[in-house]
Amino acid sequence: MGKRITSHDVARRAGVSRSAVSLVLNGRAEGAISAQNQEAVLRAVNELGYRPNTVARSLRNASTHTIGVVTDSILSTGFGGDMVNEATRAAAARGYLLLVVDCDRNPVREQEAVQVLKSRQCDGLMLAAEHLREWQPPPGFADEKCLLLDAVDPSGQVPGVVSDEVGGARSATELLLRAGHREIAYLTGESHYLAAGMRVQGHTKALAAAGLGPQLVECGWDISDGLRVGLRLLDSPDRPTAVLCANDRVAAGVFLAAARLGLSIPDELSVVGYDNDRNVAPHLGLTTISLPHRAMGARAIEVLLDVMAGRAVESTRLLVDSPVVERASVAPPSR
Amino acid sequence: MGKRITSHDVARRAGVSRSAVSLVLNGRAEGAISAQNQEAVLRAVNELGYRPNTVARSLRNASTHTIGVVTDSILSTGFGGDMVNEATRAAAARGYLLLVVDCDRNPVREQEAVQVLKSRQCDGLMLAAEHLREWQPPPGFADEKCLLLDAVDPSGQVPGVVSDEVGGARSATELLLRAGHREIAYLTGESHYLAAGMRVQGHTKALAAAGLGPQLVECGWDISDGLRVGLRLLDSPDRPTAVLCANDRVAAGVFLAAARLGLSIPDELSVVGYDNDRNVAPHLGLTTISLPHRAMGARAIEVLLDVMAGRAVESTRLLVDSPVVERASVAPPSR
DNA sequence: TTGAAAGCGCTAACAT
DNA sequence: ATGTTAGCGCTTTCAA
Repeated sequence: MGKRITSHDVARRAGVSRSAVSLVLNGRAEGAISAQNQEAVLRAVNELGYRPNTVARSLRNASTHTIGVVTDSILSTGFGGDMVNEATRAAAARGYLLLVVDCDRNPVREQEAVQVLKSRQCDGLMLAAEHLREWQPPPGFADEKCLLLDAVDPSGQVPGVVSDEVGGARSATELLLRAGHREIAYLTGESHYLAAGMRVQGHTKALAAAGLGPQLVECGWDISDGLRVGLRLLDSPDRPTAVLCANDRVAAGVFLAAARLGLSIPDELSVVGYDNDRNVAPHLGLTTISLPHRAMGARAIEVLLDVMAGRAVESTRLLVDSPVVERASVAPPSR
Repeated sequence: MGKRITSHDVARRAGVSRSAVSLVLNGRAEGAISAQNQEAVLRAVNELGYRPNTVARSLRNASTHTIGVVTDSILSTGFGGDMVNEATRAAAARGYLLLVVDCDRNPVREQEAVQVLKSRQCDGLMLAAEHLREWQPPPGFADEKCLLLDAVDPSGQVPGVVSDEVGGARSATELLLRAGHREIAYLTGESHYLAAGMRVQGHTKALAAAGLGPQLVECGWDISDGLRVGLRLLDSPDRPTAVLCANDRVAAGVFLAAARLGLSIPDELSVVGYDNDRNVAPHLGLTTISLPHRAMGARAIEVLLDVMAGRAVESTRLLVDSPVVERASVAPPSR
């Protein structure tokens, strides 16, 4: 631990008491400390480079102004980092610091992390998932002021901030329908993923509204999956005119498949991704559905601070919109 | 802050004094507390679910067992997450918690973050970069026990743990030479990136040892760059037989270009990437140079704890090896 | 072998 | 309007 400048030093230098220093620094000085002394305190603070010892303040106030965040694999995969990042900002803007512990999907480490964060006296606790999933909170978690982020509690006890997957897939589909497409294939992620199922729902619903049925192809989540399935699906004269992809990486695979088959995008094939993956979508000119990670992170802090303040949450699933990001991979069908 | 079980509660329940509880819990009981009472304390701890209040302990011990980590954009880009993740583990194994603040490359936020972490009384401070760069530590940083991770201090004051970029590019080149290639193009990242320059060095050195000169093409770091440059470079009969890429995303772009041009990899073209990007390399069967993020993270904690213990660091640049990861994108040249 | 007491740096109730 | 004091929960002398 660094320096040794305490409020006592400041008080001495300013010629006032330690309580005076405390009052000034906590904005409770008005009507209690003379303007002259306030001035003196502030000057001493600057001259000495004094910063209050947060640890002592935490002990005294029974509040650390920290929020403990346990993540499953956000750090290791890099997916969802924006969410945590924006949460960090939103928290900082309110004087809170996030204590983030990534547990790499290891339940034992998750349990330990919750214990560690509790013993560090976090004012609130959060479980943040890389992508939408069910997440049974570890023991002791639900005893605290807490919230899930991009996850739902199967027991319904802890509320969660989640993205609107159904709505996102619906928007994507409507976009293709508006462009004139009638033969749309959907390369879905594995069906045991929560998000995959919800997206299929939204997709199917939008098609039904246009009097169409879905063409679903279970695929996967990676470039290689998009390539493999794309090659099979597109190498035929009655291929679909548009493909909706499980995510942007799959879309990249479809781009690769189209290149091999000599199909040009978007003239002969429209492609829509999902996630708005910064490493993929902009570089491919890919139209995609944005996962609203930043908004979710900000929302989560807002809600959790409400919970910490004792206010009730209106619902157990707090939906955040997933807007379409239009780029150049969609055009009217050529036939 | 949660429940209110203190060491006092434990002491009462065990029928001993608070100091006895402290001694037992800190392993200093032997020869001081009777076996019977130790037993009683442990039992009471379990029954009550007591966990020591870390804040109080920190205040008393003048040590928080935390390490403050300021990152430039690891969280937002997801690149280098493994580094932080492994650092978290290594720290946890020694009873330390990482306080990670991502500042999104914003210098003002970086300054603030350092101040916040200092006032939180972190025992050590770290600056961790998304990828190798020069990083002038913010004011106040170098006053603490500190270290850079994947970054170098231009003033040479603060030591840094960095990957061996020169060695990595040399290994990659040697691999292609061993496979029989003589016409190797290197799609470099922008030259103002520190890593790009060092990789060119390693590449050139390895070629020189084989009596060859480099074919350097300044390119960029993204899929679109690889595609663009790849189309130009490979659409000619005297194209290179092998391409070494600035990173794996560029390599993905080259794959795309090769697909368009009808070139099969690795039969007609060998490709080597850099980074071992988990979202790209394995799915493309791409041979690549691994950025040793995990090893770097672990090493950083090790070194920083040494610094915190007052031990001197042997060098200002602590190199970590960058090993080759062989997959299926390299074969002997076809001509 | 154990308990009483001081004190880490801060804030807030209470005197002055 | 300002200073004194108690105490947050813990560890660590120091007496008993």
